[in-house]
Amino acid sequence: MKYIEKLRNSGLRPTKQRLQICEILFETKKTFHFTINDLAIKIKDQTKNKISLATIYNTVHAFEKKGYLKQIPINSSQTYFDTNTTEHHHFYDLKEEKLIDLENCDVGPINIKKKIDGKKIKSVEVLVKLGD
Amino acid sequence: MKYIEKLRNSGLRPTKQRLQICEILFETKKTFHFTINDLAIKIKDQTKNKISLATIYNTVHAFEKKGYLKQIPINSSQTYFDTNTTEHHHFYDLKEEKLIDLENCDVGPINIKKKIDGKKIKSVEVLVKLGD
DNA sequence: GTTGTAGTTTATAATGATTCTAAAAAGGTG
DNA sequence: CACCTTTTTAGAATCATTATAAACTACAAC
Repeated sequence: MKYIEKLRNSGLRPTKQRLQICEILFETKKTFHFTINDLAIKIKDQTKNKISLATIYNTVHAFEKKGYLKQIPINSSQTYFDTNTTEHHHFYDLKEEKLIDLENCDVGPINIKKKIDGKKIKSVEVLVKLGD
Repeated sequence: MKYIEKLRNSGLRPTKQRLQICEILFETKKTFHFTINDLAIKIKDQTKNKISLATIYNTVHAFEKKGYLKQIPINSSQTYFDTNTTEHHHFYDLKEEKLIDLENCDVGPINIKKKIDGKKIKSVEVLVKLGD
């Protein structure tokens, strides 16, 4: 199974629970945004198998560390993750508290002119807040 | 005092505690980043007067709502605020967990091509993560 | 100034996301 | 199968933030 490789790459053994998490995260080509709580609910609904929060946190964080998931920088009480790990940006609808993808072509190229000695740019993320 | 106006504009009566908070936040032209906890410590050190956390949270949030402070979108357990409310962007040093200002001229103009019906862009914020 | 009331401050409790823990369960190797 | 390590899990612990309710204060009306 294709998920086993992802898990091993992330330093995780392929267990039943982790494979179920993979199925929800990576089954579809369509990427999406989620919080740990969203994911826990989805798992409970789709698999009838409750997976404990600790396991979900562990697995998601391992994927994030390996680059299979990305955190979305946003001020919210919960952490948002994105299954789309390509460089892209987001609208955040302040009223509905919803994230919307901005494809890379929706934003002109971003040119960071300042450099910090000894440091490399690891990511450039744009958050566009929307009001009415 | 110049702070009284800021407080009244934010819908707050000028009290001793709030004026002390203003003095720390707005005394200097040099802007800075802080968390609520940073601010609480600064207050205790500089004024010898402990102000309760609830008051600090209330005051900071009122200023943020009015636009005298800005939240910095970043994934961290604490919320970061900025006394620089002009449109500008940030480096975030992942190892040292420190924010560094990027002046507007350090980043080329950002052109958001996508539009969402009925929504207005309220802010555009860029976070550049730095690693070694 | 005194008084009244609505707004404030405060310590403390409550909340909620996340992390930790330790015991039970499962993976993987010989 | 037997062993040892990793994993899962429920529940406890942590920590930032928010709510509460009682004591206090600003300030307007008198």
